[in-house]
Order: sequence, then structure tokens, then C-alpha cells
Amino acid sequence: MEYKQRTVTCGALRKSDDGQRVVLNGWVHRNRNHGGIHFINLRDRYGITQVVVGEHAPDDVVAVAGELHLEYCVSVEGIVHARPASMVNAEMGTGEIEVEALSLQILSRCEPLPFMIDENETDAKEDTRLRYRYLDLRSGAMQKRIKLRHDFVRAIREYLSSRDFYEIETPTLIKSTPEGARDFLVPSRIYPGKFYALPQSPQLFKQILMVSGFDKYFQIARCYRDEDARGDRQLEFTQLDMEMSFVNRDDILLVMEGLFNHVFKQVMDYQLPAHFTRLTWHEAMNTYGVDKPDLRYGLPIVAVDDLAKASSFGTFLQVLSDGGTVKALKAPASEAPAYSRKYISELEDAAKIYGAKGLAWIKVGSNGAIEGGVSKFFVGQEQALIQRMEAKEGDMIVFVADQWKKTCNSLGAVRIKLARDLGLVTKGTFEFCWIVDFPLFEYNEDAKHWEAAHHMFSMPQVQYLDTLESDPGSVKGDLYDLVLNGYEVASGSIRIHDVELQKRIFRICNFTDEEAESRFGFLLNAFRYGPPPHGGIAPGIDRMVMIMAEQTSIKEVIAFPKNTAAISPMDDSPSSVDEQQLDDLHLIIKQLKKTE
RNA sequence: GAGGGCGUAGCGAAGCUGGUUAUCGCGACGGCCUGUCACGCCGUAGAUCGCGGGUUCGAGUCCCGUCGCUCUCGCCA
Repeated sequence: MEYKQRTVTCGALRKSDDGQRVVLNGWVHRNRNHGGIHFINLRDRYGITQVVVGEHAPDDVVAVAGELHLEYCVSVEGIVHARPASMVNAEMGTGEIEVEALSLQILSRCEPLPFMIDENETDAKEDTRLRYRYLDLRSGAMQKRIKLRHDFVRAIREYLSSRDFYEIETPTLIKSTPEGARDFLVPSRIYPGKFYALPQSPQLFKQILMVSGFDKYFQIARCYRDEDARGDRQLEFTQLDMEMSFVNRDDILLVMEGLFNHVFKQVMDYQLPAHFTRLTWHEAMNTYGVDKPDLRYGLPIVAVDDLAKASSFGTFLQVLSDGGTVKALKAPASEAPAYSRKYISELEDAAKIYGAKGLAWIKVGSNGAIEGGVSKFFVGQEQALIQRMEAKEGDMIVFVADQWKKTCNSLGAVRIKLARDLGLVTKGTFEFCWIVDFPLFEYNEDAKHWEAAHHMFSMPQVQYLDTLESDPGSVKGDLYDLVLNGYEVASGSIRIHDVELQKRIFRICNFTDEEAESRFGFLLNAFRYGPPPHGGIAPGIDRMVMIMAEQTSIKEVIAFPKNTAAISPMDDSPSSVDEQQLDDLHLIIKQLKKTE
């Protein structure tokens, strides 16, 4: 098709371009027909320019203008005119000018839209947006977020490249290894009955790159985990995968602090503190009830075992004698929501999600009195309780009594709900923190053996090396998570680089030497050839961009995401395949639950 | 696997305790309009109220089942 190619974009023209002859290519964003005069807002990635088809326009231009509908793709040639002061649109970047059309060509037509393309957020429902993702991505909001993501990744590449990191690709068809999440499998055509797996992360390959001497590595790596989706989780996602040799934990934390200082400044002009708060896993759990605390607000959880023990509340006493714990959280006084019976029950529901059996409460009245709920069991301890909680009139104190982890998690959920409902979350701020000293193992009650809490390649802290086997539960690892505004945005560790130590870890996690050798033999072999001490980390790109864009779903920052049912409504994947394809792959479908 | 929310025209929504012809905005279509910028004005079409069953004289509304979407728990080193 012959057409006039653009000489400028729709966001470029200014008053200083007055009188220029230009060509614009773009989409009809709005078309206002006043009978004798048309105003066409022409849109592309860069902005919107008003095109005028007026009284002096050639007849053919007027005719074409009359045919235009929303989202027609057109080419316009015209003259730039500065608008008279009274007609300037201060809302638009190009609001001081307009382009008088001399020629107008329709490049392609557009059917009636399923939803309007908005300069900001579209009001269509997510399902509809995903089905017509190509239209949804035209919205100003999506364009902005996709750009943000580009800027973010670009700033990362620039920073790391300037600091001697190599970007190295690792395979996406790899061996299935029995750790972590469920693997996506790819059947081999050449080897009947054998499968590749898509990587859950480039973990083993980046460690092997360290053995190869590439002592500073990074990759913008696609990762795959066949697990149920969430707002902040897709089965396919992108990590900034990193690994370094001859480093200790603090070296890695410092690199990351430098990286994100640079990136936030570069991309959002946001100044982060030079160093991020560090909390041990235990501190985080005890104080915030999660291993990914949102530090944009306070509301610390407080231990009250001693006060509970001195109380006369049977439930508390029972939990304590069963080895549990009692913790409390102060809900600060506020007008809305008042701590009504209904609201307290909402808080209780939040606590119960994580297994708490109930939520005890006490209101603080005037003159140091405590009222309602379980207050009658704390006679004589009013002042001690108020002092401990730093409570004042109008505050409410809520309690959970249970096993340690349930207690922490439940109050953690109440803390988050309170902060949201009371409006304690400061918009537009970014609070990073490090969580360190994670336990290396946790006990799998179903499988009846210990498992790696993160993965099996993380280094135990040296003081636990003699007690790995005798007391796995208390072993702390050289592990660290980076947390941003209540989301885990990165996770990493110093790795094991010693074959014997690595084998001990496998054994504790119930792998025989034979199994370990068959699954991870290539790593163990590499470690027989002078592996350097090394460690790394992997920030989630989608999550970080989501938080920077102040969204609550990573779908908002992924061009083509899948829905919660793991379906892509646009291309309708997954789908069935031809019999011939199955034959090639030596596959027989066991049973179809429903006919397709 | 489990729980909460939602499902009404192409899109977004209203429809209270069951009661005539299911309402509104955007969009579509036709017409009018020479300075709008979410243009305005007049008119038209468009809905088996997700699907199936039940209660009832009568169901968008109540009950049961089912499907889809969404958030969450489990799961996700």
C-alpha cells in the first residue's frame, strides 16, 4: 500500500513548529464532527495531536473525515498551526498546536470496539481486556507501564554492564530436577519417553558459570513454575538472575542496594536510602507476622506471654501450657472504622485465614481502664498491659494465642488489614528491607522428612556445620530475601561449593547419594574442578515493576499474561494438538475428562 | 482441593423486602451542528438477565446444581 510515512510522531509538535508541513501516522482516538468542521485526535505511542479538517479542506479530505471511526489507522499530511490562546488545551502536550489536514488516507479500518481505548485505565473487566489484549495495550495506562518495564530493565542492564557483569543466556530446555515447584515438561521427539523441563530458574547453570570463571553474571531470565497463579504470581515470569564469585553475603546486599538506588533514581527519579533496613527472619516474623513485612507503616506485634500467663483467661493459659505463644497488636484509635462488633469480626476473619481459632480483644477506655472482650481476665494488669502496648484511650488491643507460627501469621494478616482500612499505607513510597538468617530446613509433615526451606544449594551458616544432621530445625542459612512494600521481590543465598557438604544437604533432604548423583551429578562433577566460593540473588522483574507502577497484579505489567486459570484468553492456550503431533512425541493422552 | 466476591445489550453499571413493557452511561446505526478537545442535540436498533432445575399465580430478584471470571488459603525452594 502506498501511503505517506510519518515525519513526526503524535507527541512531538510544539508551538515552535508553527507553519511546518508534516505527516502523522496514527490511530483515531476521538473524532468530533461539528458538521462543517472535524476535530480528529490522532494517537500513537508518543502522544495525541489534534487534526483539523476545516472550511478550507479539500473535498476528498472532508469525505474521508466523514468516514472515520474510532481506532481507524490513518495517515495525515498537513500544516502545523499554533492555536489561538483561547483554544489552547493545557492538558495535552501538543495542546498549543493543531494540524490542518491537506490529505487524509485510511490505512486500515476498525470494527466497533469491545471497549473504549482510554488515555488512562480502561474500565473493561480483566477477562475482556485479556481477550482483546492488543486493544487493551493501546490504553495510556498500559503503554506507560510497558515503558516503565522497559526503562527498568534497561537501567539494570546499563548498571550491571558498567560494573563488569556479563549477560549470559542459559538454556530453557533443561533437565527436570526434583526440587521446588512442579516442572513444565517438554517431551522429546528424538528420545521416546524422555522429557526436557522448562527452568524454574537458571539456578544450576549460573552456579556452573561461576565454576567456569564468569565471576559476575546476570540474565533477564524467563522462569516457569507449574503452580496456581496469584495476583503476584504467574506460571511464567521474569527474573533478574544474578550470581557472583568470591563474595560474601554483605557484598551481594551492597551490590543490590547500589543497583536499585541507581534504577529507582534513573527510572522514577526516586531517591532510596543508601542502605536498606535489615531484619532477621525471626525478628520479621515476631514483629510483623510475615517474612515479607510492609515497612511503610508500623503496627508492630508485641509478645505478651508473661502478661497472658498472669491473666485468668483459660484459653491463653491452655495455649501457653501447650507450648504456644500469645501475641498482641494495638489497633490505634480512629474515627473510621470504629471498632464495632462487626469490624472486630472482620479482623477475626482475617486472623482465621491463617488458622487462628479466634481473636481476643480489649478496648482502652479513659483513665487507664480496659473494657470489653477479655478485659475481665486482666484485672490488676491494666497498667502493665497498656504500658506494654503503648496504648491510649480509644485504642483496641487484639490477641492471638496459638502455636508460634500461626500466631505470627494470623496477627500479621490483621496488621495488614488494619493498615489498609485505617489508611496507614503511604502511597508513592518504596520501603525496601532485607530479611536475613532464614532457617535452612523445614520439616515436611506429609513426607515425614526435612526439606530445604529455599533450595538445597544454600550454604548453612558456619556455626551450624557440626549440627546439620543432629538438629536440622535450628540451622540458619546464608540466605536473604529482599522485600519491598510487603512483597518478596528477591531471594538469594551464598551457595555451597563443596561436594561433600552438598551431599550432606541432599541426604538430610532425603536424597540418597545415587538419586543425588543422577539428578544433580553434573553440578557435583563441576564442583570437583575448583569451584569458587559464590552466591547470588534473583529479583522478580514483574513484581518490582508492578510495585513501582502501584499496581496489585503483575498482569498489569506483563504484555501477554495468563489468567488465574492458567489460560491466555487471547490465543486460547493451552489447546489440544493434532494426533500427528502426539505421535511424533510418542505420547498417548491417558484420559480426557471432558470432550473438547 | 477449599473459601469469599462477581456474572443483566458490544462495554461498564442500576435494578430495595419477588409484581406491568428490565433502567442508565459509553459504543453502534440514522439525522442535525464551523472551534471542539470525554463536543453537543434529536432519533433508532440492540438483553433467551451465564447455563440447568426448583419454589411461586408470578423469578433478574428466593432455593439447589453447574459453568466462567476474580481475590485468597493450600501450593509456589
